[in-house]
Parts: sequence; structure tokens; C-alpha cells
Amino acid sequence: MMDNKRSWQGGGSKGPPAKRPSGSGGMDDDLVAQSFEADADVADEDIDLHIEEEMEIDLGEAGRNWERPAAPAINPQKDPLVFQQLEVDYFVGAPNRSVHRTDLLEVPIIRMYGVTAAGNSVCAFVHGFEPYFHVEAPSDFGPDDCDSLCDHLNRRLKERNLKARQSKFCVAVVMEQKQTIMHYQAAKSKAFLRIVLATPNLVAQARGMMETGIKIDSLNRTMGFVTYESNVLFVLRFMIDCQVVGGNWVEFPVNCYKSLAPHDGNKMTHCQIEVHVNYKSLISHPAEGEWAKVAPFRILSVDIECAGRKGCFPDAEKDPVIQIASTITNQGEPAPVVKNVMTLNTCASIVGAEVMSFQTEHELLKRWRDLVVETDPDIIIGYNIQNFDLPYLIKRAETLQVADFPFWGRIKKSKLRMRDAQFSSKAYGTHDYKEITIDGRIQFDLMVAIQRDHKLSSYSLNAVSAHFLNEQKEDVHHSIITDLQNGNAETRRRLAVYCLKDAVLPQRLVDKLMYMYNYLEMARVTGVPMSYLLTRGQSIKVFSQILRKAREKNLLVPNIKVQGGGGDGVGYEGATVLDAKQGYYREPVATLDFASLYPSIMMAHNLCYSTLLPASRLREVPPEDVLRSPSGDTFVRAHHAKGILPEILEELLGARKRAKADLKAATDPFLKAVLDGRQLALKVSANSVYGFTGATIGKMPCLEISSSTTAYGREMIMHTRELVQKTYCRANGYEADCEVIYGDTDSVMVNFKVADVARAMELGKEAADLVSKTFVKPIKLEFEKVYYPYLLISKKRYAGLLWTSPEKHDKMDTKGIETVRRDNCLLVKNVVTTSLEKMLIERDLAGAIEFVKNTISDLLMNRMDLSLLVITKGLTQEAENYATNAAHVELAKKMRKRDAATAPNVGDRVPYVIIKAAKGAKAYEKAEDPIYALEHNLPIDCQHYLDHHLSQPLLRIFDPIMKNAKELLSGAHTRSITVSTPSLASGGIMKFAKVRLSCLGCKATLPPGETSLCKHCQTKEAEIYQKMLTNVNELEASFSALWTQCQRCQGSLHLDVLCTSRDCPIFYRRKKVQKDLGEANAVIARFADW
DNA sequence: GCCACCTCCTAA
DNA sequence: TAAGTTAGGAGGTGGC
Ligand SMILES: Nc1ccn([C@H]2C[C@H](O)[C@@H](COP(=O)(O)OP(=O)(O)OP(=O)(O)O)O2)c(=O)n1
Repeated sequence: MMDNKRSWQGGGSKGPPAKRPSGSGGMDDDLVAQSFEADADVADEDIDLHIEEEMEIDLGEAGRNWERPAAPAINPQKDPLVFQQLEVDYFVGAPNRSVHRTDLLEVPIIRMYGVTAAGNSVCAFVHGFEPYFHVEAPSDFGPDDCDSLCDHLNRRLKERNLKARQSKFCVAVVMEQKQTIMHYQAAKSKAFLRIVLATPNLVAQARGMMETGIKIDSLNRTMGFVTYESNVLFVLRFMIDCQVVGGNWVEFPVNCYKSLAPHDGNKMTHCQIEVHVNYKSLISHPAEGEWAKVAPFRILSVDIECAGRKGCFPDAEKDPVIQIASTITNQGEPAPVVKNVMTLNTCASIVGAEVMSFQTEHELLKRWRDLVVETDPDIIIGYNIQNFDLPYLIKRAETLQVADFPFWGRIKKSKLRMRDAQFSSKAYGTHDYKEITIDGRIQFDLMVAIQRDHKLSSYSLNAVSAHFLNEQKEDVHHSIITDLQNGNAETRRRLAVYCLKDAVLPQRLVDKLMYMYNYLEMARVTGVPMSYLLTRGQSIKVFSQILRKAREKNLLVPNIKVQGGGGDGVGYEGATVLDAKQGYYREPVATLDFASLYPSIMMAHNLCYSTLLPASRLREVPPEDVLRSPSGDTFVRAHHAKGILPEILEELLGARKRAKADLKAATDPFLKAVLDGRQLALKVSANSVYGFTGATIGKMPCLEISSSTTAYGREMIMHTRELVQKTYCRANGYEADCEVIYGDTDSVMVNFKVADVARAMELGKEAADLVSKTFVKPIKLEFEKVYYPYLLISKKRYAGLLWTSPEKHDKMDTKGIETVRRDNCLLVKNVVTTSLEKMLIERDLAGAIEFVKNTISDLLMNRMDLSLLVITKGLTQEAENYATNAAHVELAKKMRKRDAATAPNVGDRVPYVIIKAAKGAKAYEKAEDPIYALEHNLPIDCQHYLDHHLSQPLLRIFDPIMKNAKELLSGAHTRSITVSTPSLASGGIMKFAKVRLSCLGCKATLPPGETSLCKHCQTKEAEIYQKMLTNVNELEASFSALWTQCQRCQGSLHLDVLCTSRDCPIFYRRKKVQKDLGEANAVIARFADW
């Protein structure tokens, strides 16, 4: 290893002062106090980093500060062990008989990984917890029959597991008094059998036997059973039974656990503290009060660079990994404690970072493995690490046969495991991913988190950083990376700076978006481990809560089969959307909205699995204790038996209420957005409780609950409309007969026909209270806001100025229209936004019309940036599986033929532009990759953009406001299709010079021999030449300005710009100007020839 | 040119 | 338990 000498001076000249966005005030300090500027030439780093450097040099040893704070000696006889657990797994092994008495040869052993308040890592081996499930006991089943069933199961299981080294498979069958969660049950409890197995894998086997039918010898008959909770993952089972929720604090009391000394040869993990404990000794602290705190866990952020062969995207079987950047940050601290980059081949030093250089990838990989083990992170973050960085490292090490590389989990000698997986859900879409197991360390891929939490049209790190951090990051094309690697220590240093930046950015996103805090809260509220929140869907969260609540109430959750034979059977009716009285409303329109409608319906009417009363059993309950929902299903009322779904909802809405309170207290706009995201996530979790009951391909569908919920909702919106319209009318002394002009699911838009906002608010509040009184608690109709003016286009599409106070409007709010959609191009988005702003805010219709006409003219004259014309659409399934031809799909297939490694995959968004093609060509034949179109000078089909993307949206917003909106699209501005000259664009510079020689002054075709001006224009030669020169000068100036802007972005003013970001408008503009400049220079050259 | 159907994305 | 729900507008394709 060649450890670099560190130098104080940076790599070169000093760049411009780092540009930070202004305006967010103290926000940055609070949330992103750490702010490493990975600008190549920023030499004025924080002073403490210099000191750190100095100390390192004194010691001459990198990696010196990698370790966690030293762990105190653990004395189980004197001290309890308290830590925040973050991850739980289990393995099957020989029992530890000092904490678990058993005759079994192999048992499951739970491992809880976590961090103490002092920041020491812990792995606790929790022993003695046994897998089990239940079945209902037959009525004539007695305690004596338990052994008989147990023996029978044991024999059957033994036959199926002949190779297993095990003394007993079914450990016990125990009679217990429990009740099912399904349907209202008058009896408090009845007999169930708990079937306890030796290991978790036997649960599914035994379940199968019980379901398909098993002979109960002592009763002398064969019976099939419905099983209960036989489908609960072992880890979740353990957490539920021990009341451990994701990320909470646990405690092992004095004398209840055994500790291994740090250097004990029997230690099985790399954690600082390793203990063994019986699960019965575990104390779990609910995450409230002092236990709401967060331990200083360690976060490793990682990014790698690879050198692809010429023109190819890197392939781990062929191309080397050349750099790995890592930062280590302790949660709660403002700056990383380690910033390290490991490079293949030499690399000049970087101020504020450790640089380690290696001669071989082999050494590089192994040293990085050591870094992980030595820094011992609890959480590994990065951008797209799950699909790129981590798999690449693992595959690369395999290719190079670095056999001891894949061992950076916390369990010694335990190899990383990786397999292909797919996640598919309607809300989150379908994604392929690599499931990687790194024992004891959570992976938190920021890309996955941001894709789930934010709807963006591009999820490149570049686009995401720009969006959330107000900071561009260059997109260095993979071929350039190879060039930099093949240069010298300085070019590799430049690469290392990018690499470091890509490791720093995810950490900054985590900080700024408060990901650790928000995800911990979600894990604690829903009870699942934090890692589930990114790898699993909503179902597991709801299921976890149901299981917990059920356990509290001694209820069991049945494992029911998919009903309706295949799943895609009949659905159920959802919400009512009131017909939209479309138009442009020049008076205030009040919006009334039920708070958390479906959850509140379920709470108010006690809708639950455990309160559902089948029609056949109606007479078991006094009629006054039964409620019939509008869909005809019956439920017992709360005073008779309280359901558990309502209780779960109470907790979720409680958490949401707290989040909303925080939101209300916040002033910083960015912080507000983050807190809004937090309360939104909790709202979706609450709504998913309803969704869970309606998920026919799911764990526990119960359409009686979901369809009752929507049926109540439908009744409520109709009732609300009636009551409001009946009350607020002239006949009752109000100014006018009000009108509900629209409403969707839980809202009504009321036109009170009053002139001022304040009066509309007054009436809105009054109406909301009036309506609320007619409903059962906690159902509440709220006055939310006023729209004034209000443009109602159709169902689910409207725009308006939003007022929450009568003094001034808050903002323009648009729903469903192009401004908030990701499947149209920026041009349309911008034109529609600006037009609406002019119409609604400035009330300047003429200005809006003028603007639209100019835009259309610009479009047709080919004056649009390509970046404005890029459309993106998601690839929602495998490209082959589409039934029809679609532009983005065909392009994805085409791109895969060009270069499979960089082509879009399922779940990705595909950006494309529409290019000119033969008349009558289908849109899917005209779609092209924007970068490809740019590089090959393919002409844009401007007319197509006007006809298919711009005109309809514009007509829709202008039609209600003006007469003859169609004329917008047919004026003189639409005839200026002059200079667009696709032949020029498609031919490129060379063709221009050769083929189409026309007079540079008047465009007349030149006679052979002439190269620049026709006879007539030659008289004005000087003037024309001057014009050409001016043109060139202007282009040069704008090119230079754009270039500088890109240099700023990449953080150095003296280096070449390497960025080719598909997401950056500056990039497209720079390319366009570059092309124009080339053409203009070619023109000048013709003068020279002449 | 009409229309059924697929696809995407959004509102709730 | 692998996977929250339905309603609805709009564009495009392809059969007729
Ligand atoms: N992701 C969503 C959003 C909404 N809904 C259903 C359930 C909601 O109760 C109802 C109304 O949706 P809103 O968006 O108005 O949200 P809420 O009424 O739940 O919350 P808020 O208090 O913000 O109005 O639509 C849903 O099932 N899933």
C-alpha cells in the first residue's frame, strides 16, 4: 500500500467560493450542519479537519480514528445492559445451555444488534424463544390428546427431515384459552392448541400437515385445521411477543445475561459488546419519554467508481473497481468522523480526506473490507448501492477470486449473501433489486427511500441533489471516468473528489430529510424493524400492528386462504366523486374536508375483523348493539366489544397529530416540507389499514370492512352536499343559494356566492361545524381552505389560488393537471404554470394569451431547449410484457440493443424526445433518447409537440375563461415555421458546408463556384460579414457563460467540464450553443474561402 | 373516424 | 404471510 503523504496546499488553484443556496436561513445549520464541500479546489476546509490531518501525519497512520469509542468493561453482576436495537435476525445452531435449557440439538437463536447510549456496538444472542403457531382445538380434544398429536406431528416431521440433526421436531402441543380475531365472538375464549416447533422452518411444514388433514390418534379421526399465526416470520414473532418494536431500547437486567470479553476467542461477532441472554429476561422500553432518545449509531456512506472498457458501462466481470469512497458519521453529529477514499494506482492528496492508494484491486478490496469491519457501522447508506455499488464490489471480488472479501457483516466468518429479487406493488411500482444480507448492518439506499417518498421525474443523484440540496453534481460519463483513471495522480485525484462527493451527498440527504429520525419513528409506531421500511410494503406494517394488538387481547389471527379463486375476482365500490360543475369561478369557493375520513369511519363505527357479525349470527347480539353499514354488513358496536383496528388507527393518528403539531410549529420552508412528508407517511399508514382489509391478494382481506368503509364515505359526501345546500340558501336568510360545485371522496367545494374571502371562510367554518354535529365522533368535517379564483376543469383536475387567511392568498394550488404530472415535458408544464399564474394571480388574461402565442412561436421556430422537450414515463413492467406499443417502451428496447448496461430497467423512468420521421409514423417510432438525439443532431418534431402535447392542455385551461380559445392555436404565430430547417440540424456542420450552399445574405441558392454571397449581396459584403461576426461573438459569449456555470457546478474554474447530465437544463443549453457556434464558425469560414 | 382497450399517473 | 385501496382523465394504439 502506498499511503499518501498529505500536503497542505490543495491540488491546484483555488476555486470560487463555494456557492450555497441562500434563503433557507438557519435551516442548514440545524439540519445539515455538516457541509463538506467536495469542490475540487476548496482548500479552506474546516479547521478541525486540518488538525485531524496533522495528527494523522504525526502518527503516520491512516485509519487510526476508524474505531468506535472504546467499550467499557461489561459486568453483568453489577450493571444492566441497555441499548437501542436496530436490527434483528436469527440463525439455527446448537443451544447455549447456560441460558437456555433444552434437549434439542438445534434451536433458533435470535440476534439483536444495536448501540448503547455511549455509542458501543452490541450483539445480543437471545436464546430460548421458540417458533409456534395455533390451531383451534376440536371440541372433544382434551389435555391428554396433546401428547398424542405432538408425537404424531413429530413422526411426520421426522420423516420429512431425515437429514436434520435434531432430537425432536414438534416440541410441544399445549392447550390454551384464546379467541379468534375473525368475526365477533360472544365467548371470551375457547380452547386452542399451541403447536411449538424446534425450528422456524418446521412451522410451514407443520402448518401444511394441519391444514391438509392429520390423524389425531387418540380421537381416532382425521381432521383438517385452520391455522392461526402460522405465517408470521420468526423475527417478527419474537419482536411481537417480547414487545420489541423497530429501533426501541431494550434492557437486560443485572445477573440476567452473560458477556464475552472483547478478546474472548469464543466471540462470534465483530461487535464491541457481545452477550447471551434468555428471552424471558429481556425488558423492552416503549419508545416514549426518555426512551424516545436515539443512540449515536454509526452510518457508513459509500460510493465506488469503476473503469469501463472503451465506451462500455462497467461490468464487474471485466472492469476494475478503481475507487471506493467512504464516510463515517455518528448519528447526531454534524460532520463525518472519517472521510476516506481508496484508489487504484496513485492519487494526489485531498485536503480533509484520507487517501489510500493501492497497486492492485485485490489490496484495495481487502483494505476496504477492513475499513468496514474496523469502523463497524450500524447502517450502510449510499445512492443506488443496492443495485450498483454493493453488488459490483461483491461480483468483482468473486471475479478476482478475492475469497476473503465478502465478510464485512458483523458475524465472523459469515459470508455476505446476495440474490436477485423483485418488489412489486401498485403504489410503489415494480423494481428489480439485489437482496444483500450483511449480518447486523442495515442497508439504507437513499435512492430507494427517495423513490418511495417523493415523486420526481428523475432520480439520478444529480437531480435529487439539485432538488433537495440545491446543489448540482456533475454527471461524469463512464467513458470519461476511465480516461481520468488512465491519466496521472492528479486526474485520479479529480476522480477521487467526485467519488467522495458521491459518498457525502447521501449523508447530507439523510440529514437534511431527517431520514433516520423519521424512519425510526415509523418503525416504532408500526413495530417493524427499520430495514423493512425500505424492503417491504405497507402490508407488513399493518400486519405487525394487528398481530401486536391481537396478542394484547388474547386474540389469534387466522391464516386464511386467498378467497374468490384467483384473486382477480370482483372488487368493491370505492368513493363517490361528485360531478364537476366545470368553469372559472370568480368568487371564493370554500373547501370542506373530512379529517382522515376512512380511519375516522372505521373508528366511529367500530369496523374491525373482531366486530364483524355474520348475517347468520345476528340473533346472538341484541339489535341495539349491532350496526348495519350502508353496504349491508353488520358490526357490533363499540360499547359491546371494541375492535382492534380502531385502536391501531387511534395510535397512528396520534402519531400523525404529533407530527402535525411539529409541522405547525416549524417556520423554515424546507423543514416544513420534511415534516409534511412525515405526517403524510403516517397518514398513508393509517389509510393502509383500510387498504389492507381490501387487499384481496393479501394476508387478511375482509371486504366487508373495506366496502363498509367506502359505503359510509359515499353516504357521507352525499349527506354533506345535501345539508350544506339545504342550509345555506336564501330561504334561510343567507345571501344566496349556495352550490356544491364539486367534491371528491371526503370533500365538498362550496360556492357560497359571496364576494369576499372572509365571508366564505366564515360560512365554511359554520357549515363544517354544522355537518360535523350530524356525525358520530371522531368523524369531523373541517373547513380547510378557500379557492379564489377557482378554475374547475373536470373531476380530479382543478387549479386555484389557495387562501387560508382572508388577508392574502397562500399560493397557487393545482390538482391533477399538467403542472403536477410527470408524464409530460417541461415545456408544457412551464407554459401551463405560467398561464395559470398570469390568469389566476395577475388576472392578466391578455398577458397569458400573449405568452402562449410567443411560446408556440418559439417552439415552431425550433428555439426550444431540448431539456424542455424531454418527456419521461415509467417502465412499469418488463418491456416484453407490454400488450401494446408505447413510445417509452419501444425506446427502452432500442436502448437495450445499443447498450444493455445503461438501458432503462423495469421501474426506471425513461426520458425521451419526439423526433421527426416519415409522415404517419407512430409516436412509438419517433421516440429517441435525448442524449442520442443531441449527439446525432436528430431533428425535433416541433409540430408534434404542439399538436399532441401542448394544445389540449392549453385549450383545457383557456376554454373556460375565454371565447374562441382555439384561436390561440391558429394565429400568425403558428405559421412561422421558417428557420426550423431540419435538414440543417440533421445534416450537421459538415453537411452544411458541402451540400446546401445558399447565399449568406439573402438565402438564394448560389451558382456553382460561389461559396458565400450572391451577386446582389456582394455589394453589402462588409455589413453581412459584420453581422456574422456579431452572431459568432454572441454565441461565444453565451457559450462561455454556460461553460463557466458548469465549471462552478463541478467546483473548479480551471478544469474541463465533463458533465453530461440528462437532467440539467444548462447541459442542453450548453450543447445547443456549442452546436450553433460550430455552425456559425463554418459560415465565417466560407467568407475566408471567398 | 369511432371506439374499446391499454397505459400512465394522479386524487382521494 | 410478497404485493394497501378505488376513481378517473388523457393519450395512444389498433380493429373496424
Ligand atoms: N393514499 C390514500 C389517500 C386517501 N385514501 C382514502 C382514505 C382517506 O380517508 C380518504 C380521503 O383522503 P384525503 O387525502 O383527504 O386524506 P385523509 O382524509 O385521510 O386525511 P386529511 O386529514 O389530510 O384530510 O381517501 C386512501 O385510501 N389512500
